[in-house]
Parts: sequence; C-alpha cells; structure tokens
Amino acid sequence: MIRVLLADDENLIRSALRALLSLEDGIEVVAEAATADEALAMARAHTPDVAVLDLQLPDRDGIALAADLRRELPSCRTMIVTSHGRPGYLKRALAGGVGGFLPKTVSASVLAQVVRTVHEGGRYVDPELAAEAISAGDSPLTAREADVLELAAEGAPVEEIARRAALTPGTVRNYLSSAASKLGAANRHEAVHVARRHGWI
Amino acid sequence: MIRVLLADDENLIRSALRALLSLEDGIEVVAEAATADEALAMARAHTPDVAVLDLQLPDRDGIALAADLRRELPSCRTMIVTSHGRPGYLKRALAGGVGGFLPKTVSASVLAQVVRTVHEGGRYVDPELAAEAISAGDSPLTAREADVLELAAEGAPVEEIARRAALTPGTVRNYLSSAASKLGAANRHEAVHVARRHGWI
DNA sequence: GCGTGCCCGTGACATTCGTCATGGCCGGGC
DNA sequence: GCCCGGCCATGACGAATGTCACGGGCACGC
Repeated sequence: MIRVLLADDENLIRSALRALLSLEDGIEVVAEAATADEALAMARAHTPDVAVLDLQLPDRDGIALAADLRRELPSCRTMIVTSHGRPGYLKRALAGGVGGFLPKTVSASVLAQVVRTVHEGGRYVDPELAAEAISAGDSPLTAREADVLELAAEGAPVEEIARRAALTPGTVRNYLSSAASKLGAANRHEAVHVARRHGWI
Repeated sequence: MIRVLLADDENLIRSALRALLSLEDGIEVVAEAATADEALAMARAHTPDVAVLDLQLPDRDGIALAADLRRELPSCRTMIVTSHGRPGYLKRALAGGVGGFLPKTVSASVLAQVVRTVHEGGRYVDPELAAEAISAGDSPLTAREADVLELAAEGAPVEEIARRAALTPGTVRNYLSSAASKLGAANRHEAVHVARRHGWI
C-alpha cells in the first residue's frame, strides 16, 4: 500500500483528489494539509511514502515544501501538481529533487500511475511541460535583474523600486532596461509578462 | 436523482470532482466538458439538471457559458466554482442568473449541498465572497475606462492601445488617467492590478 | 429645456521612463 | 596578471506618460 500525503490549499480539490486516489488499488491517502507548515507536521506524524503537493500554497510554494520534506523525511518522495505549468518552476522542482511534475490537466489514471512511478523512485514529467521547459531554456536575467523586475511587477514607479531594492533610481532603470531588452520587451511591464510566462520571476 | 454536468478545463480536477459527487446520494454526473462549446453540446445531448462550471474555461468564461446555457436550456440551473474569488465576477454571475458561486476552498459536503440547493431553485453564495463583494462595491470605472484599462493590461504602449480601441492617443491617456485616479493608483499599471484584484476588468 | 454624465477629442506642460555612454569595484577563469 | 562579466552608480537626451484645461456631441432624467 502506497501511503500518500496530500497538500493543497483548496479544500474542494484536495478532497476530490482524495476521493480519486482512494479509488485506486494500492494507494491510500493517509494525511491532508492546506498549508506547507501543516504538511510538514502531518508528514512527521504519518511518515507517508509519497507527498502530492500543489505548487501554490498559502505560506510558501510546493517546491520549497518539497525541499523541507526531503530534509526531514528523506524516505518520502515528492511530486508537484499545478494549474500553472510554467517552465521555470519545473526546472527548480527537478533541481530540488522532486520526483514528478504534472499539470492539473492530466487524467486521473496518469496521476495514479505517476504516484506509483515516483514511489518506486522513478521520475515523471509531463511531456508537454518538458517540451516547453526545453524550448524556454534558462533565464537570461541576472539575479539582480530578476529582483528588480519582480519589484516592478505591481506597477510601482522606479522611485519606489529603488527604495525597496536599496538602489539608485538610475541603476534600477538600467537593470529594467537591460532586462526588457533581453526579454525582447518594449518596456518593463511587457517584460514582467514575458518573465512571468516563463516562470523566471 | 440530480443529473449534473461538469465543466472544467483541468482534467484532473474534473474527474476528481466527478468522483467526489458520485459518492453523494442522489447526485449523478451525466456529462463532462473541458471547454464552453463542449459543455453546450453536452448539455443539449444530456439535458442535465445542474451545471457545475469552472469560472475560467479556455474559450470563454463560466459566466458567459451560464448565460448561453440559460438561453438554450432554461430548465438547467447553473453554478460557478472557481479558484479566484474576485468580487466583480460574483456580481456579474448573480446578475446573469447563476444559482451558486463557490470558491474551491469549500469542503466537499458544501459542494454537494449547494448542488442540491441550486437544483431546488435556491441560491447560494460563499459568505466570505459575499462579504468581499459588498465591501468592494461596484466598479467606479465607466465602460470605456474599463475597456482601455483592459487593453493596457499587457503593458502595451498608448499608441497600440489607441489603435486597438480606435481612439486617439490623447483620449486613451485621458481615460487611463481618470481610471488610475479613481482606483487610487499612481499609474496605469498599478491601476490594472487594482482593477484585476477587484474583478473589474 | 436644461443640467449631468459619459464619450471623444485637442493642446500644453511637467514628470517619468527608456537608452546610451561612461566609470569604478569586485570575483572568477585563462 | 589580465580580461570579462556582474554589480552599482552618474549624467544626459529624447520619447512616452500623467495631468490639466478646455471643447463639442449625445443620451438621460427631471
């Protein structure tokens, strides 16, 4: 019996997934959590074999949670399920030792199959997502450029970004400018969109 | 037996919901669809009693779909389930005759209960969402302001917005300016964020 | 009929933004 | 040791943007 931990902040989805997995032979959902902290606590208490994590949790993202789980419970394998299949996340997840990465568009049978694969130490990545990730490649942005672009995401003026990043307004504009040109965007706001789409910020 | 149509573009969620609802007494999922068009076709073929619709479908949103369904199949009641509980959508949905509006954070039992309530002609709105909607109030934007702001959402320059809206650049700037001031934003990009958060665009 | 609000436009102004050139400081690779 | 690339900054210029004042047309309610 594969013992599964489910972490998703959306109650409905979580219990629906539970219902779905419970129909499968050899799979048992032993714990549920709505937040990353809760998931960690549940994992300690129930020592699941596989943790199925939503990418976006209220307190931190599923990838960070997966890293925590690996540290605390090395025997527990992890997989990420998400609505937003951004390539950047996939890369981060794989680098962090996550065993599976699926969009929520896959069918139920695929989910169950991947739980089994991951449990056996295998890896599975949605082919479509993998293709996107390969074609998207690495972020061309430097760490600082990404920082600044992130702060620009809410439409704040340069002045405020500069304060929040502890930089001069001039420097901020330079970074934004170079980021936008690297991303092929006409201005920073378009750049934000491009970077978001690729999962680079 | 309440005959239910399920529309959600995420395969996993859809079949999970199906599994969940199938566990309930007196509820039967008779059709599933991944797009609005597909949902319409399925509704014609299966004449469900209640349609459970995701807010965001690939071709158009769940509220528009609900309106189509009401026109084509007046006997079929509709309810919306969503991850993004923006107040503006709730208002639009209710105005369009939708019987239920739920965030995906509710529990499974609530979902089933709401399906029953809606089937009997009742209405149900998540209390938290309702509170948000009331406090958020109506959009202060005029139709045109909202249009223009929408076009500005992707970071396009004024020039392009003007072309796409068949307006003069000057007029566009006036609209954006007044929209931003109404929303208490320092610039149009911040205004886009505010309007998005409230569900006004 | 008259005010009011939305629609659309013009023109002018100050501010912000995007771009470029330039320079110094660091750390890593050859 | 030297070059390169990332990091941070300055200054300056033109272009885009935000703001304001003002005008006309149109529909609506009173």
